[in-house]
Amino acid sequence: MGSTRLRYLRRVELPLDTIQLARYLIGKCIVHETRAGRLSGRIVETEAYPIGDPAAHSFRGQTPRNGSMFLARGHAYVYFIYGSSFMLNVSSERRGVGGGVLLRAFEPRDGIGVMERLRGTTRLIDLARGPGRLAEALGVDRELDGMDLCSSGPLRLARATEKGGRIGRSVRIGLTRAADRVLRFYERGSSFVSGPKALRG
DNA sequence: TTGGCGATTGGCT
DNA sequence: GCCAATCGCCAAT
Repeated sequence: MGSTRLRYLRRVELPLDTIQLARYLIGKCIVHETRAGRLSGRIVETEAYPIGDPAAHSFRGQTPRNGSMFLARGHAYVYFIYGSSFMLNVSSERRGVGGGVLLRAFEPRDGIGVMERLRGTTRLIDLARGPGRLAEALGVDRELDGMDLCSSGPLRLARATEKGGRIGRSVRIGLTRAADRVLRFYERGSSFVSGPKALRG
């Protein structure tokens, strides 16, 4: 479990395109090495916020908040929203260009006991089903904003050991702008995916 | 300096 | 399924 040797993803392995990266990350693992041990999960749902997308925080240019979206692909962009939740994204373009992939749900792997404590529930299905829950279960907050996920830091991306299921595609969840764009990816049939039933099959 | 609003969640009906 | 809570950001004042 927590001692498993992981095959971390290198930056050159990440597709240099937001939408391709969003699809590529389905079935990969996100790993956080914490003082309490290794927390990890297999990503089953993502959303792309590509170049020129009016719904992307990077759309109106770089600001103090969204600076991490302009780092080379494979860096963490963490922000706080609705006064309650942190969101974990992976920057997705070349340095100086804004883009990101929101991690919306994962299937818990390592450190489930710690995740249960961080989330305040023992319901496995609810540990990381939804972007705010995912960040909370992983112990991710603003301190990790800007971290390189492709270097020897505490937060990394890794290859999963088993083969994933088929990948579905849908509109993104919770948006008002560009709400018709089909930029959400998920593992079909997974009960760890968030959103209404119609967007999980 | 201010106010409208958001890539959500949890609790209640 | 619906809705309030909550607060940082930023465009406009």
